Amino acid sequence: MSNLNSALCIENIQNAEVALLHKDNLSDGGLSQLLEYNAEMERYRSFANFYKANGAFPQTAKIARITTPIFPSARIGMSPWNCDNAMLWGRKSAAINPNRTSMHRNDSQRHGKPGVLPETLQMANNNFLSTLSPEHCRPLAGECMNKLKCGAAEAEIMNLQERVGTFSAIPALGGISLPPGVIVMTALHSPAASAAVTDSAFQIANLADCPQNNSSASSGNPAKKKRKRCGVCAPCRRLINCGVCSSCRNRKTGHQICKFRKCDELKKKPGSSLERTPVNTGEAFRWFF
DNA sequence: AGGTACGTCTAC
DNA sequence: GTAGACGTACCT
Repeated sequence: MSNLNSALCIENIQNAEVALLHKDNLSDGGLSQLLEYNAEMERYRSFANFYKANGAFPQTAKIARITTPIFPSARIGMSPWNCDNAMLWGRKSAAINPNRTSMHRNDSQRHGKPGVLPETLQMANNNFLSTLSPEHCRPLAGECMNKLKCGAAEAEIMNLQERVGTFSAIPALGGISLPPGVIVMTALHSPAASAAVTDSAFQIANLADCPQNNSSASSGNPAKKKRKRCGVCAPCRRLINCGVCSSCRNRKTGHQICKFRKCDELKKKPGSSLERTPVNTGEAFRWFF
């Protein structure tokens, strides 16, 4: 991977193809992939140059320019992955930036991070691909399985309005000819979605093995297990109690979460759907196929 | 131990 | 059907 990274760090190299061709340890397949990648990079570099040459380059413009032609449903300033494309433009992912990995239970328990500088634009210095290997994606996905609330928090912080699909079940990114950083960012930068889809994926895989799912069927003593919020529905993404609903007002006696934060999945009767399968994976992968 | 919140029961 | 109260699982 280090060889690959060094080969791909070509931001300031005028003749990248020449640089790549001098990598004598590349197989034919790898070389062609790199050349394809380089062509892609040239395309996106041309976007950058266009905006650079035409003055200001607002963040929304960057996002719209990159996402809209690829995904028609993308809104201005909002990628279809609910990704702000910050990775593409330099923000480090949670996997890279440990300051973004802490679990937030709710607002009152979420503390600020003094001394943490705001993310800066640094694409010109750091090739974003160097941080986006599957080796990075997988541990993060696993980690986020246990961090739905963190994901919800981050989703709200980023003003995410829709759940997104991720690709964590896709073993490799090489087959996707979109800007790799954009797609990878979806998973890396939307822990809620990562948690949702990876969780769902693992859940489907583990359904037969999960004692919780078998408890009622296999034993005569069905231990009542509380369901957990999905973490991705609109109420779950909401972080702040309204303070005025009956649940908020009767916090002490009601023992209920704010009505506006009550998970949509939990409102349904248990068993009415596959529990804790918040994201339709078909919908998720429709972005890619 | 204490807080949060899901599940259930009951009253309306 | 809805709202409130309560038991208690789950988490820190």
